[in-house]
Amino acid sequence: MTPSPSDPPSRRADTRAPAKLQQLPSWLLSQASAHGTRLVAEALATEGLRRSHYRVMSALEELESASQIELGAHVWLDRSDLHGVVVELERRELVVRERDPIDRRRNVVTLSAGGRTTLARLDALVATAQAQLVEPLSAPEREQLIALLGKLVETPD
Amino acid sequence: MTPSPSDPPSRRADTRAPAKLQQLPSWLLSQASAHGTRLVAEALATEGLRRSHYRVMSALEELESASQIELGAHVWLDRSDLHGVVVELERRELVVRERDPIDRRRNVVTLSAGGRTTLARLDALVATAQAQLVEPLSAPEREQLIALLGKLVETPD
DNA sequence: CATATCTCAGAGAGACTGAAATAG
DNA sequence: CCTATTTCAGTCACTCTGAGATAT
Repeated sequence: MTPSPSDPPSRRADTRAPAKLQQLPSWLLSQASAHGTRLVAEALATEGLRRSHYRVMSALEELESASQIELGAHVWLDRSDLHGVVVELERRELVVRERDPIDRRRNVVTLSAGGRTTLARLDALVATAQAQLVEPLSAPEREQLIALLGKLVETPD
Repeated sequence: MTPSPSDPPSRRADTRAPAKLQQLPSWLLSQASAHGTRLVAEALATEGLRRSHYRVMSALEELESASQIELGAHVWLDRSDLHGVVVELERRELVVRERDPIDRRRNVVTLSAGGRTTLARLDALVATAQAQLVEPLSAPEREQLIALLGKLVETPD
């Protein structure tokens, strides 16, 4: 009756969730998303970073450089939270932040050399987490899932 | 360049997320889950309740009655958070909470009559939110998605 | 004495808001 | 004067931990 004390933190209950909930897309998405979030967070924690750090660094890899507002739009981070993330990344010297000489309201953020090599390690960690996440699915099922989720998330306009 | 001020809170950025992230199951799940969570939360807010209230009431509908620990296991809520939820539901007279006469450590929680009628309204609200969520998918795609997510979430043992 | 259930206080990440400071 | 960007302070829902109180 009692959850064994050796269970990994939280995940999984002994008892089945209400049948009604088990059929709700929103409930299933929450469960699956929470699982994925946990796997990725644990993987990134081995480098002492969080998911928002990875998101921002990935965006910078693609954009070369960007203002904080642009970054926030790319990775769906609030301006306020993005500020904290960028400050932390700067403190670890993973990114460089400078005033834009043309428009001095903006901070131009760029990956540092160390940031690039760190990002490569993070990519590997995240890839492993993804593999664990989709492990119960066959290869074609994985593609199906990605396609279906893509449709759900697509900007409708 | 600026998100129009009439946008619904948060959702949706002007710019495309990094291509790398767009292919990650964990990222897609997070986005889709956040969307679903928002839709359901907004729906339930019209009754002044949150998702955890709905989860617990749904579990009680299926279980008839349960101790708080049993409830927590069913809906994956921490003992501590479940406590708060049950206290709030009791305050609104949606559930009844009594000491178990057989084992007086336990609180036996039961849906009240008012709780049942409220739950019926919540079910309708949640169903509408689900419909909005999966609206971009065809009927067979919706079933596929539910099946795939079910596999991902299944207890592996 | 040991264990189970509930309760309480609080930490930590994530999402969000409002307002000030600075620059265009 | 009005707007854009960054920064700061703080709220809120959610997840989780540790410790105490009460009952078995």
